Amino acid sequence: MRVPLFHLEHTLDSGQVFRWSRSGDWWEGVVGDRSLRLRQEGDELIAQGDRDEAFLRRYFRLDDDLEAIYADISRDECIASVIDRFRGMRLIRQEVWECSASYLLASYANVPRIKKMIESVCRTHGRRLADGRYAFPTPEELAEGGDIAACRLGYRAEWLRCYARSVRDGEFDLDLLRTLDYGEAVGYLKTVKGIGDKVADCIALFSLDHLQACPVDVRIARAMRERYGVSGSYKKVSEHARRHFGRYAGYAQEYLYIAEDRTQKKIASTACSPGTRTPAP
DNA sequence: AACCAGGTCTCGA
DNA sequence: TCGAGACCTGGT
Repeated sequence: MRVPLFHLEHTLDSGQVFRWSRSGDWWEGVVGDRSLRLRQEGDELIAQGDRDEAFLRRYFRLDDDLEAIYADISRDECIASVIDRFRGMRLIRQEVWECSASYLLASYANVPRIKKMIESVCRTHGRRLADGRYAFPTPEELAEGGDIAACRLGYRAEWLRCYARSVRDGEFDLDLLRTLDYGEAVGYLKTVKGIGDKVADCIALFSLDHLQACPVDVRIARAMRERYGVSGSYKKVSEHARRHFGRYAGYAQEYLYIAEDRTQKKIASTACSPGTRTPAP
């Protein structure tokens, strides 16, 4: 299918989603209960497996006018240059249950570990798909069966089980959540044990279309401190970013995130490369 | 082998 | 409302 301005690799490798991995030229992943293989050639997006174009357009937010968003958030040289480096990266529109349950697990863990935890949860609780992969478990599946201890979630296990049960029992209402505005949604989400400021913002941004949400993790905090001279509480930094970048602050946040991520990876690989010497004893 | 990780909770001021 | 400390576990 033809796509507008879009960069599949930047998009899937931006830490928004945890069930995708690259295999040669292809990206393979499971979204809900869809198993997908994707490859991009220029403005052609090639799909194997579940080839639902309407789904892909919605999932990758191909309806967003990226150029208009860039024009809106490019309020300083710094963000402009980062956008230029990662042009085509889009926010991903995730389903609320999967997104919220995933980010509940994401706290205080690095991306490789988050991926492992989620795969483990899917393998032990999710439906087995035709190709041998596993669907993301429903609230019901997660609330009841499955060996959650085997998933090595640490203290997150109780949060997840508890959240799944309250969703299953209708005590936490995802349909209601979808009707709330940004501030209300964040407040409602934070009534869940394990969902605080940052995770609530991730859910609002990645699954509720609240593009003004600006999750602040350690990288965004670092970027805001080093590039904009802003530091302090979560509220202070997040609100400053929202004021500065405007109604698409969430997009700006994601560009800063991917830039920080690549910078850190580069530093790490440099530090370990042959040629760096360990100090003599 | 330390340090860190897409943070949250609890508690005291 | 804010800051400080604890926290499962595993990646790097």
